[in-house]
Amino acid sequence: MPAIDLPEIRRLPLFSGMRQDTFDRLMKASYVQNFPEGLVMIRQGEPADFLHILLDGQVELFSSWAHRETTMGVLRPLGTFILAATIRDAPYLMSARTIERSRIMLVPSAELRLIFREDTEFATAIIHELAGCYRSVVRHAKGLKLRNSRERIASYVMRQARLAGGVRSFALPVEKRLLASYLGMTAENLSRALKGLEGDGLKIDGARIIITDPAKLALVAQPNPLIDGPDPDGLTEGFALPVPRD
Amino acid sequence: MPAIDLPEIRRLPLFSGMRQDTFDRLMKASYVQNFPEGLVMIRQGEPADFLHILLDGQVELFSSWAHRETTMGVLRPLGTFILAATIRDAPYLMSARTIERSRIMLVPSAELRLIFREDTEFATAIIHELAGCYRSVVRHAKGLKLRNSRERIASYVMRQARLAGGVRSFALPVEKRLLASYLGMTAENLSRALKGLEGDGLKIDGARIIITDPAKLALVAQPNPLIDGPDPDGLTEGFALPVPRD
DNA sequence: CCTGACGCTTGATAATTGTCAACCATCGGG
DNA sequence: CCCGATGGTTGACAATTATCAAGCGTCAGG
Repeated sequence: MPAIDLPEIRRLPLFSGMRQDTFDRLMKASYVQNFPEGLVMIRQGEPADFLHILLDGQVELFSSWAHRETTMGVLRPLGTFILAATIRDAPYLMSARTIERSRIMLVPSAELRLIFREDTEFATAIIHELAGCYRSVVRHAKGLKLRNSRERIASYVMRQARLAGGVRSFALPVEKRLLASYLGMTAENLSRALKGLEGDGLKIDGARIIITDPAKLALVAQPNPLIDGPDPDGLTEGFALPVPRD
Repeated sequence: MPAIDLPEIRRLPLFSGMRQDTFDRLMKASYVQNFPEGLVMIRQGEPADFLHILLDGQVELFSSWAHRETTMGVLRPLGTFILAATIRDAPYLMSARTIERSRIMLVPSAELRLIFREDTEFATAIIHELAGCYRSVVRHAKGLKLRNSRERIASYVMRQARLAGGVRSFALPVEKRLLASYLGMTAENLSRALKGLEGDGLKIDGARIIITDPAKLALVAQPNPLIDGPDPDGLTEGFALPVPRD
């Protein structure tokens, strides 16, 4: 464990409350690895030997079946992933690949499960984090089942604008093809639907989204905190897509 | 708390490991309520004051948005629900209604969070249960995004046949309209698609499903443990649809 | 500067899925 | 027994979404 990262990791909601001795023990058992861009570092179905914490870079979580593939989410630092599989000592349900060069901390599952039983604060933090992940997947499923693609796009745009600080314009934080996959549609469909939303308060300029008429867009999106978040406590969103800059 | 239920509750994975004194305290703070059929007992968006444990009956979890509604799962005894909201002290993301007359135990969230910090075994059980719920929703989302309706139906049938003990025929445990909603399609679509699966190893006789040719059906369903389960430990499936009898 | 790769868009078309209305079967209550 | 309610099915049709192929723009490497 490079000592340089320790203070930052210590500040993570997951670790901030835990005892110093257990934190030290956990860190001593962990290590950091670098991954080049585009590397599949976790394959669904493999045993979950480590909890992963993304220190630098960007990681996509995806799933595949019958030669199809879908994006389940994208992580930015300092996101954790594969928490549930780690806890249950069960195989990963999702694969993970780096979208860019990434630095990732690996915490041994066995050690984590041990310390979990010793440090109540840590246990509380873990369960809180996991409950957040759970809620974020429920939201994802709700969006898929209750909204059509047009509505999913519109509400995605409004959500991102809110997360970026209530801005009227932002750059898409991921490639459009990836966004399409996350939203459960083809890239072609996304492209057309985005254009179709001009006239509903949206303007597209390459990767830049401009909300020209929030009220009009809201008529399509019908944003709802029980799907789009946030939770009242405003804490971890689990994994969705990264927050855009500007 | 009717003493009659205590032994059964005590045997639930969630409670079986916990200390006797904390168990007693938790039970003393809890109580049991009866609900008639068709009653919406939890509305999405409301604060989560109680963890619910279904003792008798059948409960549907559903979500709504913009006058649409979708079934997220169905619980049978002794299922627990609304665990994540309870833990985070956040609003319910799903609503719940009784499908039949039900008896439900209500455990105060505040008490639960307190005891959670005192009893490590209980904390471990809670997080294990929650991780199971998480994985079941991830599976649900994967099915929705990776499979079309025909494939979802076929794999649902194969999964149910497995859960019922590897049978070749079973009765649908819920109404078809509810099944359709759970699978993310209309009742009409389900009806037609089911008929369309005759010729792929399936036969329908009212609510009875007969698998005439498992191999042929498997070609459509392409069942996969990372979507259809089970987890290797074979433990709680979170909430999906109930297991059929026979 | 050219070139190929890549992401995105567009058009044409097909497949999938939903909507609306009608109809059928079943079942419990008057 | 009839009746109305309910869940399921069917048909006709429309909307949504995917597929396939082609083209465009950008950008890094030769």
